[in-house]
Order: sequence, then structure tokens, then C-alpha cells
Amino acid sequence: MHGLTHLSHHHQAALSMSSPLTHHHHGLLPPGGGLLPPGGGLCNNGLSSSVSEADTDPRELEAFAERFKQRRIKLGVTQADVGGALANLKIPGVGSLSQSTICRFESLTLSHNNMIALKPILQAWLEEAEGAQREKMSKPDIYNGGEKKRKRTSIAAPEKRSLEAYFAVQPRPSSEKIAAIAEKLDLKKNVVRVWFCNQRQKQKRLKFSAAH
DNA sequence: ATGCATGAGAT
DNA sequence: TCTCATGCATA
Repeated sequence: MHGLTHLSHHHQAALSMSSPLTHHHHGLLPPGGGLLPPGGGLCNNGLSSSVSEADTDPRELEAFAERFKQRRIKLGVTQADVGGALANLKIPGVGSLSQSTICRFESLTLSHNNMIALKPILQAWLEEAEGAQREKMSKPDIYNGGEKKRKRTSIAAPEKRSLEAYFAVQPRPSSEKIAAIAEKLDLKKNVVRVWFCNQRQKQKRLKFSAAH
């Protein structure tokens, strides 16, 4: 069965970052969110400074992701463990990552650039873990216990279908169009806006895109 | 494993 | 305001 039938989104984003432990955004990728050439054509600059062409090959990434998962499991380590252990590598500019991200890396549900950036880091972890497969990793279990929990909005199936229909004809609706859609579906404008953003991101994900 | 969300930086 | 990387919460 499904435990959800109607929307329950009555909260404003009132959280404004105050816990230093539960979140940390770090620029992992080189500058330029627009590093990917428009048009979906995977191409190289011609000058490879840190990554060879083979490293950007989707097939190579796919192969690595699978090997990574296999060996990770062999080590008896969870996705969350890997994420937390990354901080122990002491790689400049690299902190820990969430279970979500590790999972998405393994399933190739990240953007091409994101995969490219994460690969060397996870590869480094893997080598460390296998090399020192004797030490027990200790996780800093310091969680503060007084933070407001974020609530996740649930968009009901009917509304989702409508959104998908709108998206099919207009992936990037104007602010006003979004407002109209939001009112029609009785959803908050922000929820609709974010939904479109996330939908666009999904379309750009690597996994069997059509490029390979 | 995946949906909805945040925030920094690009446009 | 969008994109992009990333994560909390939850199925």
C-alpha cells in the first residue's frame, strides 16, 4: 500500500543554517558550474592537466563505480561509512560525503562532471581501505540533539502527473507560469519551482542518457 | 534508493 | 533565477 494520499506541506523554510556539524557545502568541483559544454557533446579541451580522456569516459566511470561497490561491500563497509571516512583521508578541500552521494555515485545517478570529480577521491579511499584493511574505522558520533527536523513535502501522484505533463511541453516555465501551475495544483509556488529544478537535473544525469 | 530541499556560484 | 553538488528525511 501507499501511506500517502494527500499533500502535507505547511511549513516554510525557516531553517537558516546553525548547526556546524550537520551540513557543509564545499566546492568539490573546479570552478564553473557550466563546465559542461552545452549541447550534451562530451568533448575535451585538448589540454588535459589532471584528468586523462580515459577518466572522463562514461564506460570507465561505470566500470569503476561497479568495482568500487563490489570492493566496498567486500570490505564490509556501508555507503555511509565511506562518506564519513573520506574526511579521514585529509585530502585538501575534501570533507565527508553523505550516504546519498555515495549511493548515487555507485548507481551512476550523478552528473558526468560530478562523477569525474568524485572518482579520484573514492579511488583514494578504496586504496587506503584495502591497504590498511586491519584498522577499525571510528566514526565521530557527535550529534547535537536540539535541531529542528526538516520535513519533506510529498507531492501526490495526481499532482505529479500534472507536473510531468507541464514539464513535457515547457521544462522551464516562467515565474508566472509556475505560479499558475502552483495555484492549479494547490501547491506552494516554491515547491513547484524546486520540482522543475530537480526535474531538469534528473534529465541531465549520466545513467543511460543517450550519449552512450 | 530516491524525493524534495538548500546554498553557492554562474547567468 | 537558474544550475549544480549535495544532503536530510523517508519510502
